Amino acid sequence: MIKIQTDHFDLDQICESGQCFRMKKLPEGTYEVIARNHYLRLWQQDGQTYFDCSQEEFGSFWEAYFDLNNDYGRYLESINPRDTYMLQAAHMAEGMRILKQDLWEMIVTFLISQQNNIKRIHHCIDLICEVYGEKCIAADGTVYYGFPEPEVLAGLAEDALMVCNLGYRSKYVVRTARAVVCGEINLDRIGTMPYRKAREELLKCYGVGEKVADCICLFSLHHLDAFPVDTHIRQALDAHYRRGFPNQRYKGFRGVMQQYIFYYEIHKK
DNA sequence: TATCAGGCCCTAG
DNA sequence: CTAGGGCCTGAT
Repeated sequence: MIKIQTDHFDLDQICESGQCFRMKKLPEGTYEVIARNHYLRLWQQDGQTYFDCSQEEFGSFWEAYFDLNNDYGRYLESINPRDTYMLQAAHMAEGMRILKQDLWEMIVTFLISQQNNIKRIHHCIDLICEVYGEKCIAADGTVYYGFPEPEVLAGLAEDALMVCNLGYRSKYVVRTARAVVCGEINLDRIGTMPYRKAREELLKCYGVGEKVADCICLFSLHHLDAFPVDTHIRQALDAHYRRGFPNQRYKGFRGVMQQYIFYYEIHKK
């Protein structure tokens, strides 16, 4: 068991940010996260975060996954004091972090996310893992399912994933899986590319457009300057940044600001 | 019943 | 290159 104290780290906000669909809040108030072949339970109490794993597991995986060595205070402090909208958004989402998730998982996840709602995306991911992922058992006995490998999905018929409720996105996932398996798309190489180059490469995948490519860059490759523009962000930009978003001020971490705005837009009342 | 949800593809002009 | 129709499915 690991216990740490970190500023700007709120599990509930991260869980509800829509960047990760394999993190769930359990009835007891603890959180469950599945990433690659790792399973974790964690919770927060009195400003402390408790990770139910070894020091080795924490240091070699989860610390980086949650971006815990990054200081998010500097992002919050960079906000223009006169930008009341951003201040308000960041205030509501001040515990946000940009996770470092698996590239393949993010490609599939955000292919599924298009023209879709969060609840259904969760359901789709659950189904695709249960049907095509590897069944695993955590140290505490919990049964969970890994994320299906490209090889598995590449062998399916293009419409096979419609049974997992993907709808017309089924063929996007299957064709992209095939492109990965045959080497047309090289995930390892994309992982070494700078933002612009990686984005360009991801756009070659059938079903990946600019918004989806930016989500993949931000949530798996940790290119913090990626700035996915979806309908919510579009509306916020139209309403509050008619003269243009201050790209220069937030250069290098525009994606963090995007997450503050997005979280605020879907949670404000 | 129509519209829309964290878009993208494809075809016309 | 820009505009617009079509697309699975469930919620409102």
